[in-house]
Amino acid sequence: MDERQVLEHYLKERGLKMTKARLLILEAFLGMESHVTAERLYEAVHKLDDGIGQATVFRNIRLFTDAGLAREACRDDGPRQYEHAWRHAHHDHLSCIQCGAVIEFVDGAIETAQQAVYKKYGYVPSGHRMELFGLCPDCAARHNSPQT
Amino acid sequence: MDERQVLEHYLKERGLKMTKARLLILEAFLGMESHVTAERLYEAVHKLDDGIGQATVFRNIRLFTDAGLAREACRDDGPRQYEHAWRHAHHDHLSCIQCGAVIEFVDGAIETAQQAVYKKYGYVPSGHRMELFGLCPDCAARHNSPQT
DNA sequence: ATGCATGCAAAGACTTTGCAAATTC
DNA sequence: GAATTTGCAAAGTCTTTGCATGCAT
Repeated sequence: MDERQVLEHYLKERGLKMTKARLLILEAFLGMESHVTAERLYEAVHKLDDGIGQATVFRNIRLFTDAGLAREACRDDGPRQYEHAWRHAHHDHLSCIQCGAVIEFVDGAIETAQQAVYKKYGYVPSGHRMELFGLCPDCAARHNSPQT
Repeated sequence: MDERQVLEHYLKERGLKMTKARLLILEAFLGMESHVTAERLYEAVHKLDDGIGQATVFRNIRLFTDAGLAREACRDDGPRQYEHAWRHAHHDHLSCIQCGAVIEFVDGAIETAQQAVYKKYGYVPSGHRMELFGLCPDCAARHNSPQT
């Protein structure tokens, strides 16, 4: 089941309709990397069809979220960011605070330790989010020998 | 060194001034729990001195962040949230998705595993953020036997 | 045909900024 | 006294909403 089918199924289930705009926004979204803002998605969609308005993009990225195709990424600041959620296994992020590079990873030891925390407090797990910050190798090197 | 001294030191260091408003906002902030929004802080400060404006609260909570007294909490939505950062060891969050209860914890195994991830990708660590979601014991119980 | 979806623009939520007056050092 | 802060209100960002029209079923 690919993303388009997921969306169609979701729509049919609740009497909603598939439209040209929806399909274009989905395509644009799928073609972009994770951490997409509504603004950037709007720009991308606008190139495919300049008749699509911002509000439609906002409305649909939210719809995709409800349909399980997108997920909001945690943010400190600035506009809301979305990432792909379908056939994208759960993962955590390792971000460079200098250049912004993002590595997505999954670490068994961390997942295991998290389960232990849930058990310790008697919570029933339903998901988590983790982001590690640091300097990527390139930036760390540049940092040590500025402009040699 | 308590919070007030930290602030005074920070201010002196850069030729800034300690004002009544600053002090009141700091007091209000210290008296509140973590995950304080500017709005709620404003309300609290307003009770102490109704001559203090919103802008001043916004300006100062940001100042506190720069001074290391506060830290922005990760959010999906809604207004920005701040938590205490001084003499509050790093910790992670375990939140109940039903009632919103938040447990702050530190887990050695997780911290160790994170270091391993940094090493694996060659990143220089600078911090991280993690939030686990689930149902707290109370909500889980209520969930299994709704209104018995 | 019957609604849902869209585009536009206006409104809303949250935050920042410009400026004259007040305050701190 | 010189310079930072403040309160107010206006402006800015980002997002949502109201409404008439356009479309999908």
